Amino acid sequence: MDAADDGGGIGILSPLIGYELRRALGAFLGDFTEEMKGTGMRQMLIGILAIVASQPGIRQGDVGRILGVKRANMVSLINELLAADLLHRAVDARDGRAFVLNLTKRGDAKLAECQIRILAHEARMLADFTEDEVTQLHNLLRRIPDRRPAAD
Amino acid sequence: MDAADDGGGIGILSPLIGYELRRALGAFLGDFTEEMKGTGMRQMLIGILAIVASQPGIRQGDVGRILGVKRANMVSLINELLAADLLHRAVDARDGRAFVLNLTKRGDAKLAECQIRILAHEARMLADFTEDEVTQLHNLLRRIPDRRPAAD
DNA sequence: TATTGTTATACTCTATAACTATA
DNA sequence: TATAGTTATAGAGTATAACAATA
Repeated sequence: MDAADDGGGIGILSPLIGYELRRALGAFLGDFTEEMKGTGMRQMLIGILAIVASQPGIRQGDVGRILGVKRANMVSLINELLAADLLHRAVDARDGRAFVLNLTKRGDAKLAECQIRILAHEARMLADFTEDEVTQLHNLLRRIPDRRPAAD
Repeated sequence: MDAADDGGGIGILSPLIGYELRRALGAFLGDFTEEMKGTGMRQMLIGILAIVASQPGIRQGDVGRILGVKRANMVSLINELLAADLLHRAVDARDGRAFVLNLTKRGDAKLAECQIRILAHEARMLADFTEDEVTQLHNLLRRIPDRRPAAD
């Protein structure tokens, strides 16, 4: 069955990459949420921790820019992570307006725990894919350009 | 650059299909929303129209099942489309509990108008892809299983 | 002036529970 | 009792505008 077929009675949606993206992300997100139960974490919070872990001392606004989250919406997310003692925040020594972020010990441990679960989740979702196919999918998705107005 | 590299300083997110799906859908959705300005339509409403067009007389609950929208959340969406005179609703002759849906003339025209815009949007997002690559991506995405609990 | 973070607010999508009417 | 649609409500993501502090 090729892309032009309508196996599920979805009409003009059938050939659309945008439709399949939405469906696939819905499927991923459902399984992801299930896997994360009990950790108190969700996709966005883990995303922030992962980026701070990869770039210690990164500024709050830059994290938002990478994730496509607007400044205004970063505030409560960061506050959540601070309240849970997963993140540490300090005024940037070179710019009194900005905050620099680092993981706490608990943040580091939490991220490690989440990573294990996420890998199990991804393996489950992609169980029917060969290693090559996963790489192919990853490389194709990466080439989709982000033409959003800089998220702010 | 292969899937294990971290070109953007995103750490453990780098190899994750789930992360790339989220990013790609965000990019698609931003461009889609821009393209649809002035039509008064959004992704979910168009999805409903497309399915009803493909399966005239389909029941409201079945549309929700296909799109992964819960019964409770279908109500206001259907009401919006009824109020805009894009959809027609009638009690199922064979089951007094259910509603069967059909497009109105205006709904048919609106869907056609949206389809033209959507195709322009998809072409723009996938401008750097060959035809084969688009088909590849589509087929890979289709194989991602939906393990959500039936959306209801 | 421009930028960083903040507050306030609103819209959309998603989720659950309880209700009704039909089957 | 089971199902279709509804109502009410809440959580999460996303969007804009206006503000204070700093550059």
